[in-house]
Amino acid sequence: MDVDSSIGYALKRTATALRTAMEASLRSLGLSVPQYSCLEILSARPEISNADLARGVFVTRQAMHQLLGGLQEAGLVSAVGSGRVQRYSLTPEGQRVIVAASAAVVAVEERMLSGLGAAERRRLHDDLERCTAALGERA
Amino acid sequence: MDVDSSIGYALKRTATALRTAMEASLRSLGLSVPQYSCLEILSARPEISNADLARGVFVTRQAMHQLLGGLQEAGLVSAVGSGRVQRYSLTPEGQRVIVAASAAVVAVEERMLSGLGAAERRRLHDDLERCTAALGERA
DNA sequence: GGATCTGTGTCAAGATCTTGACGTGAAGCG
DNA sequence: CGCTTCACGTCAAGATCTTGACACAGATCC
Repeated sequence: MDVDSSIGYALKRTATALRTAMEASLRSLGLSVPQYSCLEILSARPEISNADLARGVFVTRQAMHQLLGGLQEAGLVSAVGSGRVQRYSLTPEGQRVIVAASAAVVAVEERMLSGLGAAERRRLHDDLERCTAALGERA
Repeated sequence: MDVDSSIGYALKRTATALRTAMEASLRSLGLSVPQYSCLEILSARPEISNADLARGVFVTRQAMHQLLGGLQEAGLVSAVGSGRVQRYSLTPEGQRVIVAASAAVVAVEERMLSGLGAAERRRLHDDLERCTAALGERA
């Protein structure tokens, strides 16, 4: 097995490079990558539950619980406890932060894709989705 | 920022799905994904140092040190301490295990790529490499 | 209505990885 | 040669995430 020709290894390398670049870009805003992901999803889908949030960020419910605690303490997220399941939303401060963070991340993604045209980007996105779908089906 | 149209998010989803599938496939062999990665690189490049190994697996030297400790205890890896820097290689048992593990991982990758032809695979691999290279250049 | 089952929030424990720092060798340069 | 610089191995500490477990709410079915 040649490790350089493996697509799986290339995938890991790209994902690691992207994460590293995101960390560097978000550091000035005082956010970690999981924290940013959490805010981004919260921005797209307000009033969301802890468990749904955890699935979107690809962590366990427990990890998301800790993450939300930190974000609440920072005043970026507020909880609406109307029942047993608490639903979370961005505070005005959180909305302000996610706008800046999202712009920073978009810039990083743009740098990553700078060598690809619009059609190539669509193609890459489609290929990745096909790979994800193929892995989802139980063999 | 629509999270579904983001290539970065698609990348993370695919990488997570691949890792999960690899974990499931390697479980029967008693290996974790980092352990497998370590053995795979060790198989391709014997007599390698701890630090070089760490870079290949995308972890810190300290984490790799712990990892190697476990693999040595399992009898899969042996250390040749000819100087200050120790160099590591697979034991016969380790070679036997990596053959089986590599086959299992290749099968997972094949399932992931089952919807893509040979040309499409080359194209995807090339796109990923271009993305990694673009992120490597300091803005 | 009562029973079963799935999904959720939460607690505790443990494993894994990282950051930070130190001492030590090996190479590059005056 | 002596000095600097850099990379490596290693120790200690801390943060982060996971596994395992429990009680409870809501849905489904009889």
